[in-house]
Amino acid sequence: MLSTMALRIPSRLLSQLKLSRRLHSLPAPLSEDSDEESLLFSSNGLESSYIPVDRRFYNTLLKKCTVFKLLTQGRIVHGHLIQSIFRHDLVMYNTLLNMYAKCGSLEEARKVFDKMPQRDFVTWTTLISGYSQHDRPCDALLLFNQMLRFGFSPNEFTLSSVIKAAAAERRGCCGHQLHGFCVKCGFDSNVHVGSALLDLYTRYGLMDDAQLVFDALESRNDVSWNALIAGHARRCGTEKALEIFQGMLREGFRPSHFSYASLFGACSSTGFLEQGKWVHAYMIKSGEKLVAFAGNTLLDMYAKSGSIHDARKIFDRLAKRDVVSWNSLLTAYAQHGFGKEAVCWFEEMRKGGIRPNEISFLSVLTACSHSGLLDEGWHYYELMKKDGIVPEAWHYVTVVDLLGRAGDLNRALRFIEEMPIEPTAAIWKALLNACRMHKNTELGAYAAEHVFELDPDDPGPHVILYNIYASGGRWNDAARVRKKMKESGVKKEPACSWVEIENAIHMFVANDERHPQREEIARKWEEVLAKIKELGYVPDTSHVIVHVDQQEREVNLQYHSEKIALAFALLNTPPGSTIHIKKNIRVCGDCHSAIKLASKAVGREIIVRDTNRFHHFKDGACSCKDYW
DNA sequence: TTAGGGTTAG
Repeated sequence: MLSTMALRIPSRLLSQLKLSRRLHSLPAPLSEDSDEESLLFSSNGLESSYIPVDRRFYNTLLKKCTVFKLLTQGRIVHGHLIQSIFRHDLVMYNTLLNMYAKCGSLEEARKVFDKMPQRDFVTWTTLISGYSQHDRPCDALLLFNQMLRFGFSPNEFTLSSVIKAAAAERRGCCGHQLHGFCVKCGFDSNVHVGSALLDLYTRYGLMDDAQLVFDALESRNDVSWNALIAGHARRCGTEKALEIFQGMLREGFRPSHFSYASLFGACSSTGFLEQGKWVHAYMIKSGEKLVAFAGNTLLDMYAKSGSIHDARKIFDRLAKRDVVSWNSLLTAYAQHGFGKEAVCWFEEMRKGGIRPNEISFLSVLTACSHSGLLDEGWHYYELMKKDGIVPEAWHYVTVVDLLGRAGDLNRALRFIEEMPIEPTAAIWKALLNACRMHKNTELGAYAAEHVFELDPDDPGPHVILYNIYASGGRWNDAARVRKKMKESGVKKEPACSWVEIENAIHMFVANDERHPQREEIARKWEEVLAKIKELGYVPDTSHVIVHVDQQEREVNLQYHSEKIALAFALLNTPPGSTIHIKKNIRVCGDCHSAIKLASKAVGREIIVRDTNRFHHFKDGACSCKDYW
């Protein structure tokens, strides 16, 4: 039965519907699985005695169902509609079609579309936009082709939906064709069409074309500005995105959550923390409420920039949280190695009635793995399955990592062999990494063979295998790995580290000799080196992947990019302040030992972010407990 | 009656 609570339909309309049913002997409400024929049959020849109500009545009901996504109630209205005198009304049927399309019931929408005795361009556009908005871009494009073949002319509504579908279907090559088509139809400078078009161009890196479309718009609105900001943000063009943001402000447009979410995301992925903080300050000043979408990205920005405390503050201040907010917090704790906190918050989340999804479980599993919480991790793996979430490859990677960290390499191997999916390269990489940590050469070589087969172009596993052999003194085998790398053309990604000081990013590569402060930096590192040697530092030369003698290996090690970055930061930041260093690849074992002792020697907290996680070095220890 | 832009993992 219809219920005011569930429907959220105005009570006036509801009583009208009830009254009309009573007065005109309409059939009882229809079940969810009734199709059009059975609905018609159930009317039992009553149409003749049926006196129609105002057409605005149906229209308003359908619109309400569309806005509030009330599919069940929409079906009931459909059941009544097909018995009314409006059952051949094209506009009414377009509205009905739109209701199904917007509620995401594309199969029912298609059924209505197929049975419509007549269609106009709005009919076609409605279904195209339904497909486009519900992740069925291919169907949207197919239907658009059919629409043209049937001789219907698209309008600006059709074109913006089709362009969105083309962008999602990764048909970047269609961009210029579609643009040409829009010019031909005269819609290229329409703000909706143009925004979709410039978004499509940015997704394929055609930033100049996107800018041309933007410049040619007959009018601009917040969506067109946001599309351009988001485009540059996605391409790591943080400075450009910020410049456009300032242009948006200059022209008097008010930024929305879309603008902020893009900017925080960009600042986070490119390490522009100071600029991100500036945007955050602007957001606060303009009185914008901190809600989930932009807030989640802001939380992520602080977490990825190394400040777990600020991330937590954002979570606490969120006016409204969704599952992504919780996942972002869990991920932050996981990446920073705060496993117990992640476990606590995961339980809080469940207590609060938020149902964890596959990413929540991935985060808590990662947190357990990074903190060595084997039993807890296994418990959550079992719980995930009990909750009806089918583990995917990335969950298996984390479980292998979890078992590997605990040193149970045979159990990790058994787990891989018994998995219901074909092991991926990432799964074997997790085992390989565990073998490196626990110095299991034979199993490491076995895992590496699988990785080389599945992902031959990744230099990482070659380097790890090299390190496994080198640390065991098996230099001939290590040389064989190096030779294989050379023959297959696999190159170790050049390592670089960077630090952000006073709004500027300073980047360093190994043996950096171009920096204006290079002599000071070298002297500083020598000073630190002497101190950490007193604390017991012994260079671990197995991390040097070149064929040179022991002495030269030791020299090479001292000029790894993270050590140069640390010396630079020590010279250019106030005494006692926390140092943040970022690195494009995994931090090497020797640098890890050196920085650990350096944190004690210089009395600083040093936070290093590598590709895997954060390392919080303090008082001679690291939050990763030497496993990463 | 129909349209365009944003988030968490790897």
